[in-house]
Amino acid sequence: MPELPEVEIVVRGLRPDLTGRRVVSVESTWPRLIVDWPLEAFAARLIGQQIAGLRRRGKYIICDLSDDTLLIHLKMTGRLYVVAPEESNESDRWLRVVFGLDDGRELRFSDLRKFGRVYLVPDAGQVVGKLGPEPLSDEFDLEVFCNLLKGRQGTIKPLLMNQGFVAGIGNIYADEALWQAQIDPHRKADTLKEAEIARLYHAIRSVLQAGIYHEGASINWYRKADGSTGEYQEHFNVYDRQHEPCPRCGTPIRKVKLGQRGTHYCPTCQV
DNA sequence: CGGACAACCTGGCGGC
DNA sequence: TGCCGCCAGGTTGTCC
Repeated sequence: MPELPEVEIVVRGLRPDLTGRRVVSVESTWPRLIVDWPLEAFAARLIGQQIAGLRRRGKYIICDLSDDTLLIHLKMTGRLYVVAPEESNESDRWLRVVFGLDDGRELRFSDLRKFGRVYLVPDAGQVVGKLGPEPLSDEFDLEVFCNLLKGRQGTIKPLLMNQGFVAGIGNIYADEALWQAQIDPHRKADTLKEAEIARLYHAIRSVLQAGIYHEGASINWYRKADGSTGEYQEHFNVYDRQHEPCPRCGTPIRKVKLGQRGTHYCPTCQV
């Protein structure tokens, strides 16, 4: 589900509620989501630690604690929200982990498909160390992007979604970026010309920023930290718009399978 | 390095 | 209405 913009919005929404809080309890009805820890040991290690801050790296939510680091990946259907214990939420039906906080509220992790993951490690690098650059950071400039592409012979769309290449781009934003850059998703990375690489670089940053501006895309499962939906889905140009006219040239948008993923593009103006 | 595929899970939807 | 197959915003491991 959530790609970089959605995770960024969740982090921004949770930050005021979590910063400075201390974990006082941990419960889980599906402890398999917790990586490499039996539930009892996980809880024992976590309880008492204070949340110093909240940040994002790629699609990971990173909670810096007084001693360790807690990382959460929402995968396809994960949701994270803070509520009072007596308060019910539409997502509670798929509640998997509940973290009690010292202000009496709860951080709840719900996940219909149970793909989500929770990590507790001394150093965040153990989990996010192999991710590619943050596409919205200052370090990610056009030259860096050009160098990353050098020697890459794979198909451009799956490459964009490779988290070790660039962090945070998923299926929606890959399709939208390629549409904006007018590049056919089937193209091999090493056939892109200089002007096309520049267009793609700017398109990646532009669609991710637009996603954040519109507070994420809510197709089915994504919710902001307060439970409301984002609205970037109202601004899709190709994603989930098969058979509709391309906003640029009017040709019906085509949907194909590429790298095992549904891929939406305009067969006329993406070349 | 790259591509194909299975696994991990549940639920919604279209087709018959 | 009911059942079946397919699809879904992600990642990882295996095999070729």
